Amino acid sequence: MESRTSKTRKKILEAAIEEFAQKGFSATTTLEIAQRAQVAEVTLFRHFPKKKDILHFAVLDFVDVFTGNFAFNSLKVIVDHNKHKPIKEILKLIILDRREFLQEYFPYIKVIFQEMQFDEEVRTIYLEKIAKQVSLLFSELFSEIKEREKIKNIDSFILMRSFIGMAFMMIMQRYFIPSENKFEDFDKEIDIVVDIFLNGILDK
Amino acid sequence: MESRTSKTRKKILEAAIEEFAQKGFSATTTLEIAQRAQVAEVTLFRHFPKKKDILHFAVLDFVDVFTGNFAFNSLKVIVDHNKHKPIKEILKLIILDRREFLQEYFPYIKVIFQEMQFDEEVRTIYLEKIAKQVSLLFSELFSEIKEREKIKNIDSFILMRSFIGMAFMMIMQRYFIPSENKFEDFDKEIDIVVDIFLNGILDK
Amino acid sequence: MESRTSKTRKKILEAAIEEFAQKGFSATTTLEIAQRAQVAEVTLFRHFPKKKDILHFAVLDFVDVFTGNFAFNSLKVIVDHNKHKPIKEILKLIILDRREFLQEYFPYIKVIFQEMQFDEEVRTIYLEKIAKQVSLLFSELFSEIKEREKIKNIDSFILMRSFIGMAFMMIMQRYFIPSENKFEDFDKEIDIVVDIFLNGILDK
Amino acid sequence: MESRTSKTRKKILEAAIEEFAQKGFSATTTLEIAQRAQVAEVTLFRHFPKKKDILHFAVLDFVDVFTGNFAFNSLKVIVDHNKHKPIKEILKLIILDRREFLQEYFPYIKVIFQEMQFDEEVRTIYLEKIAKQVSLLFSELFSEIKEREKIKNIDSFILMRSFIGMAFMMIMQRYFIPSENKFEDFDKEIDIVVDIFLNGILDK
DNA sequence: GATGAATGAGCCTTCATTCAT
DNA sequence: TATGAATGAAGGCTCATTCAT
Repeated sequence: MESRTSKTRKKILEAAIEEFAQKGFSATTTLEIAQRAQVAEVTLFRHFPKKKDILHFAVLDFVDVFTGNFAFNSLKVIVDHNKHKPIKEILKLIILDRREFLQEYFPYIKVIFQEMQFDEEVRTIYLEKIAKQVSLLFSELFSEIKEREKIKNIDSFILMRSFIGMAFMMIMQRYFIPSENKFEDFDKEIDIVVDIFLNGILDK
Repeated sequence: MESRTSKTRKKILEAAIEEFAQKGFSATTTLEIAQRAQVAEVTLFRHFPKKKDILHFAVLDFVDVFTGNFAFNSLKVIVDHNKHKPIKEILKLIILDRREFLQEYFPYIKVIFQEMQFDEEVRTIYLEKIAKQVSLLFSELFSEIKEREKIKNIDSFILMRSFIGMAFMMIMQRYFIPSENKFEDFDKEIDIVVDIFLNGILDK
Repeated sequence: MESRTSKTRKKILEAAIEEFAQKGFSATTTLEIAQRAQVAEVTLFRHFPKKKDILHFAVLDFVDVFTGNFAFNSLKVIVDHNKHKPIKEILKLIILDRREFLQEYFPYIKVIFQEMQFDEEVRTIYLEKIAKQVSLLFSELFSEIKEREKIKNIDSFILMRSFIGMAFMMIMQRYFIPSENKFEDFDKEIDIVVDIFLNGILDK
Repeated sequence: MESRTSKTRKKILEAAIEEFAQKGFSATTTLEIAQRAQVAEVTLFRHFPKKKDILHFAVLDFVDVFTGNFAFNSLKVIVDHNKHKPIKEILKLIILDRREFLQEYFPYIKVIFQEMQFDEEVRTIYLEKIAKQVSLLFSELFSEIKEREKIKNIDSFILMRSFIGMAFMMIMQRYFIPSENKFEDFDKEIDIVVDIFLNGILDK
């Protein structure tokens, strides 16, 4: 395996992720990856002895990006930089921020969710390097929020899961079934979802 | 293709879904399916000329079950049978009911969500035979609810998506990462989630 | 793996041994074997999942022949059937008999001696199924001889090894370097070799 | 091709012979040779454009050693230096001498016997540079012997072949199947074999 | 002289599928 | 209806070899 900064290596990894996202790991051939990366098929194997290695290293590279991105642009930073704004605004900013990230790294994320179902190593990486970190950041977020607003005494994990559930569903639906979008205005839709999260659907 | 009621056919379909759920469509071999179904490999091809046919007919068979189940035991029925109970209870019943269904047909659902990303036909079946129906039923549900309780004027689709987002995430997490369960009591957890949906997280 | 009597299986095994004898196991491709056997390359793998299996089963099949041949036409039988003849004649008959066998199964023998150097399993088969048996038979042979003629008190193993050494060298040389043959008459050459073995080279 | 005395060249050749002896020419990869020689794989190809060249030059280098060794320490020399000793002793000395040589250059000899079966050039080198010389030397040896002792009028080639047959078998067996050694004392075993060669096995 | 990177050719092997019974 | 046997196409991977430095 060559240095982790090799240009060819990067080309292969990027090509691979595109293909995996499109057809799934198993249905993607090494030839297809090579062709998209514009290298000979063998060259793949110089860099990654096994096809699976390509998947693992792509995921690992994403983890690096993810960690860097989250560290720098973490939820906490968003909260800190917007202390004066109401919670509603902060949650909205978070959704917008994450949605941008999601869009940029969509293929990686798609592949991770796909393949973690079948591949032990991807699953482990996801759980230990991604899920854990997200969980932690959301815990911090809700701690911040609790200091400023009175919120019900609900377990942080459930809070996070519920918020992510709604937000993620919204983003995914916009991505996969754009036809169903009644609101062209994403902004307004976020407002609604955040309001449900904060105040519920009942009209009092 | 043999009659849709053949016993062998059913064995094959069931075996296939198990394998697909475990390893993905592409990574599953016809031999593995045949072995699990305890028939010769060729027999598969008597019933389903192409491997893809197995997937499609399995999904289609599930759609039949799904339609029957939903028709009989639909959200509407739940609502009708529980008119006297508070909304909170009704939503809870829905989650419990759907969770049971999810557990019983988990492999089918997993496979559909997996393969709809890669297979046009599965995607079409999902959107037209499943998503549409679910959407409709939830619309009816929220109409019912609106007649009894005052709820904010939110688009039905967003309501549904938010509810499903939270509920689905809860069920999935319990399924995939049971280790994270702080609440052994699923009942209590549902109560919390339904409360968030109805009243939000803010403590007034 | 199909039944050990399949016709295709036999064709493959025979083709393989020819190729292995000609080029060595490692330098022989499965395609070459398939072509010589006049079957599709994949068919090989239906019968023998791994290329190595072809080698092992070919050797094993030879062992069966060898055992059968030796059991029926054993040295002992030769001795018994020729009790009246002088030892000289008997040893000669043995060489002629073994030479015929060697000629018929030359590719098998060549492959076994070749590959036992690299392959643990071939080596084991050779040592346990062939060498051991040969050793036993020669022991019996020399016991028979000792009953009839006075021979020096030499360890049976050394006797055998020396006899085989001389006889084998003769046969092999005739096979590999026929150009060196000064005696076209194999019969006479055998007489000489047997005489050396019995009486030595010194002229008294 | 670099000079025949280059240090790298020698390292490669020695590594190659070890590998060839262990796994056979065909089953040995250039990478394995390079790794054992502790050079980069490409470096091999600087010195030997084709993999086969490595084999041929290794064999050729051995021929040089062999020629030198035989010229200096030839059978004739042994005979000359031991004129006073009985033939029995001389033959014994020869076996001991050759056995030592065999042990030192075992990998080379193994590879030559292996690959001469498949490779025209190795075969030619063997026949013309080695076998011929051995043949010649043994002719001389038996001429010497004939001058001193009366031996039967047997063709020199057969004499040599029989002697080598017995001696070689003994050495090889000790090498390959040491477990069968009833005599720990190699000296005594040689005595027996030489005696068979000279006087035969019959007890008169 | 030595090497890191890349590759064409081809190998063993797998897989979905067909044929013949 | 079911199956044992055979196969074309292709897949992952290896190997000797070349290119560029």
